[in-house]
Amino acid sequence: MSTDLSPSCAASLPPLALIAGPTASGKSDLAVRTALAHMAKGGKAVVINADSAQVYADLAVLSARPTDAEMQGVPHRLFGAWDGADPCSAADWAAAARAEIAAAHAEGALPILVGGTGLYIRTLLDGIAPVPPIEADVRAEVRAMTVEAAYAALTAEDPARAAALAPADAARIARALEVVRSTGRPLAEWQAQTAGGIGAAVTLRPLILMPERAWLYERCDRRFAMMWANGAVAEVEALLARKLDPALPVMRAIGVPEVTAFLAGNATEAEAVAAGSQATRRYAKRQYTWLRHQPPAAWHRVTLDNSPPDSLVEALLRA
RNA sequence: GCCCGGGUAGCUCAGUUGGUAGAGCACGUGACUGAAAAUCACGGUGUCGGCGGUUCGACUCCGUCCCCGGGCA
Repeated sequence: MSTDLSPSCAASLPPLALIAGPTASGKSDLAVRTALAHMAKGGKAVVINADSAQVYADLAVLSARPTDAEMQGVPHRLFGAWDGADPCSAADWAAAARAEIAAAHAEGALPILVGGTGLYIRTLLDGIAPVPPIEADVRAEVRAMTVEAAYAALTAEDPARAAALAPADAARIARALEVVRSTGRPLAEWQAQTAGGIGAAVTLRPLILMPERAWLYERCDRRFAMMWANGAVAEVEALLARKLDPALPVMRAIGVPEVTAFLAGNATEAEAVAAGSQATRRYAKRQYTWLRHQPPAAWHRVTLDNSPPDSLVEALLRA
């Protein structure tokens, strides 16, 4: 980050506004309002997505991607930029975001990062271990294993990492195993360094929205019901017609499994809506935990009992 | 009105010689380095319907009242 820089030096670094918060907290709308306020004063601005589901073109409704009307003419980047067949990793996203931020700076525009995927934002600012791409056959082999088998294999091939993980932590076990098998070096060696972070090269203006829990949960419920009424079922039908690998991120986004169960006759509409709402609330809870503890303590956290007020726009634009 | 059955955690319920209670789901807290809307770890949160009584001690036994479901009128 830019915390150790002198004021004169920090002022010379290009700005990067960041709006983070749990799902349904109103951050996309706040980003647009911030951009419009900046543009009203003669500046340029571009909103850049930092949400791991909104990157997929297939998920316009279920990811609550801003509509053209909601964008109000403000340029938006990395929304629906990935095809559902192409998984977007944290590093993939960070590389794309880096390019978009550089492009914005090149034309004198203020980049406004908005999203709720903490790992993406961390990867962009702090960088990530420079692990080379995993060989395709290694990845396929590892992901085909049961957790038990993968954990046993990891215990043999990278005992230190295995000891640090819960035996049921399928995602991390698979990652550690594919890394050691594909690169010949344990994950810890790679993680001793990070690469690609731009945190020290920008003047960050971070804002974390922390809405009151009951208010947000109410919005989560209302939002999922609205998605259902506004085409979520048709969206999932189209997605299923593509017959993609069910393990792909796009197939696991909140709402996709729930609507799929409804279409398969395994759930009534009421049950599917209830399950989707609940999954949304649980996700929001995990985001609260991340946002409370993972970002630097110096980042501005605001507790809200309502939609984000205009005073936050001013806070984001204050140099 | 009478007769049954039932009131225990947010929900569905378990709880035999009377010793202040426990399961599932829900929910909460936390972790987080390339699938992160992922993955995982931990946690019982309770005037056992109210008020009296018996008892050293009552979710448990007795009385009474209230509420819910079913039946008979």
